Amino acid sequence: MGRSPCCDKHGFKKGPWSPEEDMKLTHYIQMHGPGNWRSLPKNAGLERCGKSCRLRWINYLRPDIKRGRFSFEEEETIIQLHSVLGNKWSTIAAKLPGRTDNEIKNYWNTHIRKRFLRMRIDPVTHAPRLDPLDLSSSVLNSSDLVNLSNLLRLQTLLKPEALRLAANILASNYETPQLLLQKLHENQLLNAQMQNQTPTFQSNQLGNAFDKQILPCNQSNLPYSSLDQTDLMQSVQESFHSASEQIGTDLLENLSFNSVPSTPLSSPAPLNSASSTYIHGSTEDENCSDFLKFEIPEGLDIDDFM
DNA sequence: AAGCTATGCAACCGCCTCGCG
DNA sequence: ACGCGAGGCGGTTGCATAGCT
Repeated sequence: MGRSPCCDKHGFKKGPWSPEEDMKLTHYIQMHGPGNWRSLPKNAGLERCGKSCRLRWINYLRPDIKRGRFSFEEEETIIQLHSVLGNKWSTIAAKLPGRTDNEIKNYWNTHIRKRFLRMRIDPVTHAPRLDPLDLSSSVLNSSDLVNLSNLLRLQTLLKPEALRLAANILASNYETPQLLLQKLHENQLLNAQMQNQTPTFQSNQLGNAFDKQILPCNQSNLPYSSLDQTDLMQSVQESFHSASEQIGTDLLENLSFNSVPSTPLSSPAPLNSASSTYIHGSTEDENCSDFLKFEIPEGLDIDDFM
């Protein structure tokens, strides 16, 4: 830190600008130009800090400001530039005459970003977002829907790298559990190599648990609705407990469960009146905002899984 | 009509960069 | 090379308003 704010906060007015203040600032800049922002407020007779004046001028009072809704073309430009530049709002604004970085940033956050999320597009990478355990996701086929316990097993590996791996696996449409398992193990070996550690699982260990709990479900090939929900939920709980033992409770302790409003399913709902629940892996990696989602059948509570 | 919630956006905050002495 | 200050940037906050119950 060390630096004090550019303006001594004491004595400066804050909050919305009044029409009188706008007039003073506009008049002064029209007469003298912006010049030194720090000395400007004093010269213009304003009780504002220089930064505040600068922002007000640049974002609102400048004569070449274009106001009103963004056109389709402008929006396209923002999206394209953002895919290349990221959150470089000022650079993006430079390509859109009359628009300010603040305005573009606000428009992005309140409109485009939300739309992207609705469309399951990652607003950071602009790539289709894969929620690995989202049962309504189009990457999951009907047999995946049957394999809730399979999916929940992956869910128990809620390390950031596991989340990414799960997304990758589903994205690559691995057809068999064996391949999926192999990929998991490969990833473990890779991570272990990188961290100079032994892998957490031996592939046969994981395989045994996998075979026991998942394959019977795979092989059943029954439509989900015909499965006994109680048995299924028991299997889910077993998955959690089994993974807890193998991974260590510290991992699971890092998880938090947050209920969110249910969203319409794009494919036929596998469960009756399900409510969506996101599971967040609590991590220090700020870039890892991965989340997983699965459906809790009516009559069951998320606490049943804790 | 009142209260609550969601949304949009102006404005602020803190940090970074750059230029100057 | 270093320190300082102004300008600039991106993230966040908070208020006004709209919409809903």
